[in-house]
Amino acid sequence: MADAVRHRGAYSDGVSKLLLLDGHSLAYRAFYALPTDLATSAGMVTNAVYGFTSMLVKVLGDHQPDYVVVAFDTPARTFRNEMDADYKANRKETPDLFRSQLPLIRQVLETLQIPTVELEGVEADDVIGTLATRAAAKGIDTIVVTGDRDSYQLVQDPHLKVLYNKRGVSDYALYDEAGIKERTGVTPAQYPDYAAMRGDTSDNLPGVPGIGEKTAAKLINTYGNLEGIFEHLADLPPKQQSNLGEMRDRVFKNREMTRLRLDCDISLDPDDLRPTTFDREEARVLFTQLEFRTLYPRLLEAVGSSATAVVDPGSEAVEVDVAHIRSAPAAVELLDAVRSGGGRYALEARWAGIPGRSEIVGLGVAATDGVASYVAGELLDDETVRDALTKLVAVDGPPLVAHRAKELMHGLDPVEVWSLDLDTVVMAYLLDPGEGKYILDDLVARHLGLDVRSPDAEEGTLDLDGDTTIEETGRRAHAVLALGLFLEEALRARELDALYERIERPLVRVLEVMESVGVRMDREFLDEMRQDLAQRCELLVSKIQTAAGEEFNVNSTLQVRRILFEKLGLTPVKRTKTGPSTDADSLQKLADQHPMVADLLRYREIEKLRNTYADALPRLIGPDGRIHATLNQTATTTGRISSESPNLQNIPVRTAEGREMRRAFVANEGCGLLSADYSQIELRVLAHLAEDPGLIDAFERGADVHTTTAAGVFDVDEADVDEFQRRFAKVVNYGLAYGMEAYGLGQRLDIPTDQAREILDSYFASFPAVREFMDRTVREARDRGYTTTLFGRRRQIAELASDNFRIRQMGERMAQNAPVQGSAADIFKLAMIDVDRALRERALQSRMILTVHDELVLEVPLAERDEVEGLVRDAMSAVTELKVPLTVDTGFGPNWAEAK
DNA sequence: GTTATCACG
DNA sequence: ACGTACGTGATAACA
Repeated sequence: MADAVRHRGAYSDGVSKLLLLDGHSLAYRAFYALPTDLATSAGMVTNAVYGFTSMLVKVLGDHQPDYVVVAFDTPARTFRNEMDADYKANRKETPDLFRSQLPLIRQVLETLQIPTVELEGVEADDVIGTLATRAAAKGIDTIVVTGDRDSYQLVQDPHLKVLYNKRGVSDYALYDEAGIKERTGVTPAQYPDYAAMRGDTSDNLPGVPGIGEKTAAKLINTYGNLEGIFEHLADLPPKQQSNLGEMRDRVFKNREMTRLRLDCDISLDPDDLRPTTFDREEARVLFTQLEFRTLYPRLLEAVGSSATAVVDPGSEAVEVDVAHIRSAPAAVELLDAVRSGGGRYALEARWAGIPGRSEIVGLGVAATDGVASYVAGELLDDETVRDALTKLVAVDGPPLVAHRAKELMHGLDPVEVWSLDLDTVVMAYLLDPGEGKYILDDLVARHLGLDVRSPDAEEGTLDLDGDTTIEETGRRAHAVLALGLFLEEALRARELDALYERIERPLVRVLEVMESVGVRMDREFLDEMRQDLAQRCELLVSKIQTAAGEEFNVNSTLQVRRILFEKLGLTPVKRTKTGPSTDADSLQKLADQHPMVADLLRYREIEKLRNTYADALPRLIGPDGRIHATLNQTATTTGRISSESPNLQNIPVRTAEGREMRRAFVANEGCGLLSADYSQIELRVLAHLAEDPGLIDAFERGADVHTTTAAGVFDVDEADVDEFQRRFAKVVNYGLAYGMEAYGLGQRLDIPTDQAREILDSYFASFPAVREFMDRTVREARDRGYTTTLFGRRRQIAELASDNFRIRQMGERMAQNAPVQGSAADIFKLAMIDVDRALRERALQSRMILTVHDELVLEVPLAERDEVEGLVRDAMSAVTELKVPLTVDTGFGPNWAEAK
């Protein structure tokens, strides 16, 4: 048999330290010590993972080992199971909730680059016993970390200790030989004999009645071992005599089961046990997904995070002297110096004013040489300073680093920023689009271990002109620069750098311009509409209340529920968590039970139009008569852009009545609105990704894809597809990219689930590559933890590891949807960039003003109409080469309603 | 702050 | 037995 650990230099000096963890037993301890309501917000129970990881971090920090290994049991029947049929029978079934957490524990270890070991048919404690004994014999300081008392017997070498984890993380004891003796009253070598009598409830080993820890220890100490005790059975009190006599076989069997095998056939190269450096960002993402908020900083601390090194190796770069620049000449000097320096620099603005209309009151400037300065905001109005700034951020200026560059660009307006290199908020988004918030302070603390806040600056009590905030802004600029460099590396490591450089970075400027251009609104039209809607609402409310026989708040689902289901006695069709549902879908089905329901539906529709659009939009019109929505580049998990204040991506269009709202979105005098949208882009992306010959052929032929699908599904010629079949196929086509199931399809088509299932089966039989693609996508997402798009955009999906069937299924649907929706978003963003470039190159006046996922709206001077229409069409369809053509539909009109 | 609803792709 | 199509943002009600 090979040596457990081959002799290496590092081992011979006797100061090396090895940690051996029993993964299964520690996790098991944690599982029972911590409440199972320790779970992610998605409901994934993580108590064992948390307890284990927490313990791991603690021992890593406390003992700073040179080598670490975590041993696991194999799922197969083990030595002891076979020895004792009762063992298995008596043992409580391992709870699902526990078992489901084991893969997550392995994921944690994999991410932290901590080696694991398992041996087919051998229990983890035997593997650990073997490795520990051999390592200690070579003079390596070895600590066995476990929740299994059987390991006490191992402590027979001065180099070997056991860290026994009793319950929670903090409740543990480190035992050497003397410690074991003190704790149990017997030596480690005697432990199996002692435990055989005492029994072990956690291992389901029955002890001898009437013999507990104290008596067992006394007997062992008197007679040395089990054999000695049974030889002198006659000397014992009658009760013990009879009990021991009856249990004799059991006791010896117990001892065999407690004894650890120290001769496992295992060979490890110590170099493989050396913890290698792990990817901080990957660890951070994992810990975030598991929602281990406090654990990540503790991990960094435990492994000795050298955060300052990123800022400026070898110096205490966190402490930045911030020069406060108050004069124009000094500001010009600074800006010119940064420009001629040519290296990367960061700008971080300090803002003041009401949200949405805030202005830059100061600018932190940090360069790679470790200098940070603060330029007082009023200097930015000085012509010489503005000129210097303009030159600094010009196309040929040095690379700019900023956090939330789009906002900075707005703040610096009319100075045009053309030299954006790194926008840390966008970079952080690409690393983990599911995170949602990308606050500078958090990112810097997490990645660099720095605190950018002033120690004495309490929230809300900021002294706006005081030295602390000035210093803080300088420090923040410095942190942004360091963060940019860090994230650049992180993006590269995940092959997200091309996506960033080709798509997301250029998009920042494009979106910024779109926001400031805005959309012109027809205020009078909106006003008329508002009055009309208000009147109709009022009418409907009184009609509904009359029918109900009482006055109630029609907007309250609670009250509507009471009226409908209690007072009028309608039968609920669907329910929410809190009671019967009153959503439009349910109301539709209730309509024939009472005439009032139709009015309620009608009211809901009108009321929605009124308060979400007609009432809200006028308030957002600026002094320039235009609405300037915020286009958020970091809001969605799939890569789409979102729009807020207002959301211009959900302006009604599906009903004739709602569509009227779009007449309020108008073009400037002498202009029209050009709308260009990708035809069925997601379906085309799906055809491309799945490489389905049938779908690809349909798109290449320019066939109606829904008709083709219907022909496949219903096994008829395309020419014979009827209206219904086409409609069904269309619903299937759209549902596909969402991972729709038979039930959902049935609901939407209002047909029985069985029939819907037949349609789906038939679909997948006709387009088998689609099913294969979906399966492959889910599989890959499960293996890797994330999905990818055509351009490498990632989306982490933690739900796939959930033990909750429902959540896991949701994860699967997300995994199926993300590459499709995300790739379409990639393509669309690229199109925006190309359209923007083409407009600039030809010095056209036309401007993009809206983006609605697959539709682009431009405000176009009438004289440019033909040129721009062609240009947009070409740019959009030529943006990338897929296995199917990208088709673009365009329309032109005086307002959005007529441009479609 | 959360829930239900509903507008869009 | 349970839930059932992805991704957004805005609103009103309710806690």
